[in-house]
Amino acid sequence: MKSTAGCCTSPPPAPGPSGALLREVARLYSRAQRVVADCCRTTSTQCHLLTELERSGPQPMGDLGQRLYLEKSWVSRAINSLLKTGLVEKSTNPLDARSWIVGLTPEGRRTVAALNRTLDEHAEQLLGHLPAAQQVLIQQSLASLLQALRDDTAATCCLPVSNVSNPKP
Amino acid sequence: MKSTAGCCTSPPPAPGPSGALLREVARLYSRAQRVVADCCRTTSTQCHLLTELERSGPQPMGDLGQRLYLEKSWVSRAINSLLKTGLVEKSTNPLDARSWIVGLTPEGRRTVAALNRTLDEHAEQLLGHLPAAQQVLIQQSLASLLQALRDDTAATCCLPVSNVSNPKP
DNA sequence: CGATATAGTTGCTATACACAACTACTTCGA
DNA sequence: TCGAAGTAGTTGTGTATAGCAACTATATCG
Repeated sequence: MKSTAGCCTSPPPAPGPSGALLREVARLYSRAQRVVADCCRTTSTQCHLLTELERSGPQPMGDLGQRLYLEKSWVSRAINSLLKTGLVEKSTNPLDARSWIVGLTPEGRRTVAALNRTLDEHAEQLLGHLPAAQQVLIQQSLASLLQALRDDTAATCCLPVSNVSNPKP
Repeated sequence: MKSTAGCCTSPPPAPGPSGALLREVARLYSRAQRVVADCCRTTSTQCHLLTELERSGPQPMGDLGQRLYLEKSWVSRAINSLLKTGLVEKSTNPLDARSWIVGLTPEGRRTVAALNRTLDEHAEQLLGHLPAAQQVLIQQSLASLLQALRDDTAATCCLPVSNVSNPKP
């Protein structure tokens, strides 16, 4: 009954079916991610927004939300806080006065670069000690998982209502 | 510039290095999980607590926190809300009057069973259409990832302070 | 021109955590 | 055995992550 040395609690035996497995991986990684993002002075959603901006360039906020499956209000707020820290900038959209075009500032680009480095270092630290072959397998598995999740997200209506595309009849 | 049909935004090209990949997988899966847990009337942390309780049996709250790498205050609150919904019960610990032993109620056990079913169904839906061989690979990859994450969590001090074991000098 | 759709903002709500301070026990050492 | 120090859980507070609803201002369509 001694929990003193923090060890009475060996982690639970690895969960069985993929459902539980995936869940645990996602939870632990999300936590780790917070720490990683932290050292670049951002939070993890901000980090997503930034990397997405770098990947697909300046764009209206709505597009950003759709790409990341985030609700517009959340995007609006998150972008505003990035604005305050000077990592992104809003410019008016000449094609639509209602919308903003959001883009990275130079500072933002530097941050993304640092972020990517940190992220990859972390992945390296996480997986580096595994045999290379296994790393490749993991990478491939993650890629197909990601694809599956995107399809699923699109299909299973677990996205914010405002992101659901209204197929024109 | 038409975002009308919700499709101007094809998802971004799959991210490159594992860092970004993992991040995206974790994010999307966490979201999906909320929806899944939702249909069993629990939230996803509650769901973790419940399944952990089933896996390792009745135990003091502190142990639970250590197994799941959660801070005690959060465990306390989460358990209390499960208490209110009648899925767990607290009994006094005869060995230590300060602590509670938390265990599942019969209702709780039923819920865990339903939860596991739902979770596995979701995994099935997510991955079912992939070739069996690939599913096995994914499962294996996730398992080693999980192991790596646990080691990392333990090593990199990204756990709540109260969970850090104090090695006796 | 007016009805309706859309982009973004703001307000509210809930979850998921963490840390700090506090209470009530436990344990350990003089 | 008494007091100091440690520990389990609780409560208070704060932050990030999100979603929905309602609102504003513009856009578009008939």
